[in-house]
Amino acid sequence: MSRSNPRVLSTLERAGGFASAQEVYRLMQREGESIGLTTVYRSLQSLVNDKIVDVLRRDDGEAIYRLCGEAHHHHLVCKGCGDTVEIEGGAIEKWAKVMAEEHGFREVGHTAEIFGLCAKC
Amino acid sequence: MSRSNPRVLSTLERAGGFASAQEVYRLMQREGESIGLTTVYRSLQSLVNDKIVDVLRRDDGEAIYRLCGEAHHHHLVCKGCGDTVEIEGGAIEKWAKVMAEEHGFREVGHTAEIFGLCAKC
DNA sequence: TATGGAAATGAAAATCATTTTCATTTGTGA
DNA sequence: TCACAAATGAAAATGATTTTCATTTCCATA
Repeated sequence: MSRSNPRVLSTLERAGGFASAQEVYRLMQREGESIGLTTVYRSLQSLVNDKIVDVLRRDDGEAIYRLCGEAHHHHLVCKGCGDTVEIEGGAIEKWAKVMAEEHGFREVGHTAEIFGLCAKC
Repeated sequence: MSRSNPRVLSTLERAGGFASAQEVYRLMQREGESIGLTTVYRSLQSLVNDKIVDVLRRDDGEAIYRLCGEAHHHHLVCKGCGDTVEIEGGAIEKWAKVMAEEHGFREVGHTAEIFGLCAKC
């Protein structure tokens, strides 16, 4: 088993602590880093094993990696123009926590997103 | 746009109301039903559009389809065994509404899901 | 009943993320 | 310097899902 390439973690951090393997790869390419896609995947997997990052799934099934413990936010996305606003989700954190406890769940995370038409559209 | 093939829905029901497209297809094959994989995918998608079934994701990213009541609800999913609990999300509804108003968004919808390890895992 | 077009169907090809294979390179301790 | 384990990455394999496109089934109407 291989260990994580440190440049992968640093790129994930620079990406806002939230990106897919493909995105990390493209980002590194764009920045002139020489690395193979395989290594990106292996590094991310290793970071997940070491519990340094978390894996979630996009709606389309693509895996997205997130730094553990990173304060996360939610999104308000416009269906018309695709504009995205980062919003605060304190209410959600509380809701997730309460619901999890109520059903005996541990180590919980959550996803939440709001979509609609923005003022311009 | 195509409408759902009724045999797909009936197979999904027989599968316990919870299966992937590939599983529904294999099940129908095994039972001697003549149907194409494409039609299974199309039917499931159409059922999702009509809000007759729900889509979730397995840990490996495969989409799983699940019969669903009409009441809007959210899910608490176990990362270990895939067990799913339907939960109430009044707090989310309110949050989504407030956030949308605050940013001038209209016609808003939202998604929210909680995942963790259930008591058994 | 015949007919024309719309909807449904499915085989095969295309797509895309992810994993595997395998040969090569790099790093390290003896 | 040598030998060997770990790391790397290109290319092929995998597997779910989508797209393409030619064919078939429906159905309303002439």
